[in-house]
Amino acid sequence: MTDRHNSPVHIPAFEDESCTVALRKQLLRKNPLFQDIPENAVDRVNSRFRSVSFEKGDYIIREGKSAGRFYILATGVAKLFRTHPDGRTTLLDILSSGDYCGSIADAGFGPREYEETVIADSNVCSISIGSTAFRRILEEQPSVALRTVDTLSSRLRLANEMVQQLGGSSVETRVAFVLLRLSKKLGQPWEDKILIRSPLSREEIAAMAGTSAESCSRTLSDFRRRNLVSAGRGWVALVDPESLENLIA
Amino acid sequence: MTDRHNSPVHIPAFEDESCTVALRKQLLRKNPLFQDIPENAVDRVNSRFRSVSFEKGDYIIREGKSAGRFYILATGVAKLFRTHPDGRTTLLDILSSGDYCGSIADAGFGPREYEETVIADSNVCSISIGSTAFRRILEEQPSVALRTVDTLSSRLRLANEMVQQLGGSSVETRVAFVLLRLSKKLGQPWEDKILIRSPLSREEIAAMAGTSAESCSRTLSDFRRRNLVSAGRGWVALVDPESLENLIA
DNA sequence: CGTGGTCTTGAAGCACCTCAAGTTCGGTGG
DNA sequence: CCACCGAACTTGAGGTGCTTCAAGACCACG
Repeated sequence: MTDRHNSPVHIPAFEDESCTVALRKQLLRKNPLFQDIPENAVDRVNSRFRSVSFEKGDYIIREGKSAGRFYILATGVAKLFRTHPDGRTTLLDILSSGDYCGSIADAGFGPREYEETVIADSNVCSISIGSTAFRRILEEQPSVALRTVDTLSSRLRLANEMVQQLGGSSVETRVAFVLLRLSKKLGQPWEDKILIRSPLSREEIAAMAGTSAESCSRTLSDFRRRNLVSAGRGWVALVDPESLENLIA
Repeated sequence: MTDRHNSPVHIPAFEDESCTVALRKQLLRKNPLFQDIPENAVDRVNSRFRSVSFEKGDYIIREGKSAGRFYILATGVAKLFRTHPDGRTTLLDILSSGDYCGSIADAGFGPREYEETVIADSNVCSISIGSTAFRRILEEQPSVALRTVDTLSSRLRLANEMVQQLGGSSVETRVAFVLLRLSKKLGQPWEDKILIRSPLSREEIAAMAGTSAESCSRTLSDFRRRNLVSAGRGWVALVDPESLENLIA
């Protein structure tokens, strides 16, 4: 029994905002990385980026391809994942506006090839810059470097949390954890619930929680019975985040 | 059957080198973070750090305690882990000379409390600095900031790899992965093998691989039968790293 | 309306965990 | 140097949570 009569399917996950120059600059100024540099510095930084658009399904970066560019998403969502040698995939994160991906490390330091894949999950506008050029910005603008360090630290913390969850918890806990994490990042109020603003199949949740699509479905059904979530085809909304939080702790 | 008659137990895991001033400076100069700054800058940086020693078993940082310091290990090894609410622990990494831990993020940005625990696993000498002071260094020395970004990126990559392993692999694969990872970091040639230079109980390997001590023991026994590793009480050495690598891929 | 893909649910099998007993080893004190 | 003790490790057996396989239901699309 899905919550079929009031499905949010038709709420557009992300409008196709075009990537105007104005939007682009506004994006940069809003981005944590560039929060505390002067206006004219934003302009200077802005001029070194170039815009890139992707259609839903396009590869933004691709495991094994030679690395060297750095992307900041402007609009849309994208999936960041790694592929197992046997073809299975682990979904590491869902990126949205303001998030970035790609390599910062120079050719020479760090791997020469991307180790993750990023695919546009809607139409995506992004800005992009070569790693070397980005490093030059970091050198010239220490505060940007500091922010970069902060952001990386926070991502690392998140990854460590994930390691902890995957290493020592039940499927139920892991699914709850993933839902909460996504809702914090992509949540949008909707009918007293928090709708996760991204197309989200069971398969995908499973890939994030390190389980199978079937187990994931069973868990969601159970959550629904307990009135913790609402979910349908391709979407999930949290009804009772607090109780979910308790499942983890 | 452990390899009992030629155990490396008496090879001291880490000599109690004292943390002399000379050693300390040498350590800084060798550290990736400070690799490309001039000699006199190293001195200036050095003067802002202070030395701290820990006995085996001491807490270096502790989950829940108010954050604000940054540590670089000089000598010894330490365990970095997170504690589940139910008391179980997940070993995230084993730190050795040159590794660091603690918080870089300012009070104000990032969490105010450490989210991980670090315990000295031998006598440990470290140098330490307040987060704010460290950030000042990052501002003044852009190349240090760049190096910090690189190191964090690389740690993040490692964490993501771990997420992938924990999310989608068998216990055998995960144990192999952990052993390889540790050997790359703490390996020391010994009798044609690679000895992992750290006291390493089954329990600990299990905590890193996200499994139980018993399963870990079984896996190691199996590896021993296949002549992939040697292992005894508190130590493991890799006999055939290449084959282990194949288990993962 | 069909049609195809997503989701749900059941049932069987397996990998792993837990519990429990036995064994080995390193250290300690006689 | 030897005997003993406790802790770490090993191994077995049973239970279970999860995956896998398979069938059916649902829903968004044409």
